[in-house]
Amino acid sequence: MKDVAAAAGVSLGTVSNVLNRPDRVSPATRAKVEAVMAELRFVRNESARQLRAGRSRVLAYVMLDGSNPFFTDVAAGMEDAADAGDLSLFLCNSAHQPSREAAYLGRLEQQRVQGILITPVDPDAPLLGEIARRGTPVVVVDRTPGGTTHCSVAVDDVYGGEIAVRHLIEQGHERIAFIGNHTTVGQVRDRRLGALRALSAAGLYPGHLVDLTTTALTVADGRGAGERLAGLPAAVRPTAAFCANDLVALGLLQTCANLRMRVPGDLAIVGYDDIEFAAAAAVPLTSVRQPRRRLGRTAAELLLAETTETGHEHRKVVFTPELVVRASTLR
Amino acid sequence: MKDVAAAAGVSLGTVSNVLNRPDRVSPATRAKVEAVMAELRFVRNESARQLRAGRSRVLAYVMLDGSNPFFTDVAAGMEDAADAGDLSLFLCNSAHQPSREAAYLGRLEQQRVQGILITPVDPDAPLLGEIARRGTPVVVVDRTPGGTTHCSVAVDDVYGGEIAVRHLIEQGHERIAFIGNHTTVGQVRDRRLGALRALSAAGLYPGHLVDLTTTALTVADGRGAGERLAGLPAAVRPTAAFCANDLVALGLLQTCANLRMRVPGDLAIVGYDDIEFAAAAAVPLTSVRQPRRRLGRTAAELLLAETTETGHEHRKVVFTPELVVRASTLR
DNA sequence: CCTCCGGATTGAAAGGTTTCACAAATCTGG
DNA sequence: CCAGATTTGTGAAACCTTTCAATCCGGAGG
Repeated sequence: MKDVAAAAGVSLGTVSNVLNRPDRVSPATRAKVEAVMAELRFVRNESARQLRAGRSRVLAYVMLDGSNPFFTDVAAGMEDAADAGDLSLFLCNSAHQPSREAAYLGRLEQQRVQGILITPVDPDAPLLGEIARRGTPVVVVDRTPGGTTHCSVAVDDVYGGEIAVRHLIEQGHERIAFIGNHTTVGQVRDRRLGALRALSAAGLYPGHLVDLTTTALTVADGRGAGERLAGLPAAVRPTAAFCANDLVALGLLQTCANLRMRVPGDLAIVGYDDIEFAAAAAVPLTSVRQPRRRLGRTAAELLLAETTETGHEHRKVVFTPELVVRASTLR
Repeated sequence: MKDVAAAAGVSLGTVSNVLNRPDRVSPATRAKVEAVMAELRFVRNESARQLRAGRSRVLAYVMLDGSNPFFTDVAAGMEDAADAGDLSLFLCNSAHQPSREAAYLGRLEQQRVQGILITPVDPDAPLLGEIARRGTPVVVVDRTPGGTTHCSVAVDDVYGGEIAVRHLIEQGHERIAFIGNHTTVGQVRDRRLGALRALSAAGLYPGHLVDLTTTALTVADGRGAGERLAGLPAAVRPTAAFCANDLVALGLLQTCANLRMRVPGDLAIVGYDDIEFAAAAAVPLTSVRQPRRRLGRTAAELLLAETTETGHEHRKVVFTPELVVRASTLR
């Protein structure tokens, strides 16, 4: 900027004004300064700007699993909102690792980003509250934390589980497999809870839900669960499966194809998330659709609101999922 | 830092030393300073650090399509390398939009990131060269640009196309559809080139390659192409299809299922990328596998080399893809 | 012709860190 | 016990902006 000022024959302050409040500088000098900036290939130093101004023009989303299309769709929604507010969105992938998540959070806090969006490994980890308390706004996405130090946006997983299993019951199924890692992941626990609720509403015992627990929610996990399911004696083998996400459902579907089990004839399948591949599967998959893009957009908007509003009150937004019925459950 | 120094009864310089060269300060004072930092919840200001130090500890990858698993896998490889070098990787999604790409590049340059990894919309856009010339190292990923202002890492797309189609020819096919947007995307153009080369090597005319041009490379595009293909008169309808990526292949597969075309009986299908879903498809997909993770890791390593090496020479690394044969082409 | 006004421009301080030459303290060996 | 070497610690400059009170200037109003 000093060089630009010298070359344009104006003061440093004027160059800054051209950059930040172009209306406060006469058209003639502004043109002159802009010409010099172009000629000198001036690139503003964001660190210095930020140091002085105190805040940055960057939002960040720390996502749980960059290879899951669900999260990239959520991120796309955030980008919509960030674009509208002249901000950049940086994506970080914690890949389910608390250490990576913590490292990213540290970096982001040091960078003094305008705000952090995160789908955390553990929504009640104290670190999130500490960061919020120290002044970097935090919005939790796709989980509802207990505390009140930040906003959150989520989808009602209990309800999602409920409509999925209610649908299976309506299709005449009574013995239903639940495939997922409900002991480790909060969302999955909730979806299973909804499943149990649907059973009980239909007058069925909890024992009608057969747990096939997986370590994660990948296609490979689904394949493995399928093999275990096929190995069950016919008398106790479920006639339907509710999978904690679509990746698992796709894996399950693949095993069914290999083992010549017909879907939905021998096994009806419901997935979760309704990712693009769900409709494109061998047997199009019935799935619980979450408003992914909307989820992301709302989260980013909440974050922006927190930085602009005075007297901001933390809100917990919960969206309602919907069931998309396709061939995998229609007999 | 000033507060920490005061509370610990040392000078500012000492606090800085604790942070940056802990070995230059005695264990006793170091412990004291660290205790005070913890107590005061000191968070280092990265802007100030960067302003003074001149460089940041951040790499960025501007990816072409965040919702394509291929790119998230590439990003995972970069993360491996970044982790090893105590750097953070920020992901930016240009979503094929040149304006978004340019906006991100501008932001990143202003942030003085340590380096930029990018799969550009146009690998020969002058902007990339300008950025590199101004001092921010740039590595082009999955494309090979013409200029010599930066390194690049890519996979031999011509060869990939060649082995795909050679395989189809070996399976007895002579009339082969090529599905993709080869007029707009460089990689796709190369894959098609390889396809033509394989035909010619087998003594077949270029006319044996039937172009079904799409606007992008999504599942929906694949579905559309499938309908067009099915609509062709039997006399000219290809017996095999080479799809420019797996998403397209999955869409095509779905249309085949809907229209009761058997795969590979009525139509053999080869995809490209070998994403996880390829093996999990209704009919497991033959696909050309690219070393995605390796691609990303190598790109990041090249970038780090550029920032550390003296007298760095720009390199163009090209990996060789391999064909993974599955049911979709085996009769 | 003077005063006052408003818009345009200026100059200097401030923001939080790193770096480096230098001072102080401690140790080593004779 | 001393010179010299080594280990620790210090202080101020520098990094590049933004901000804001102060100054400048031309013109309107009296």
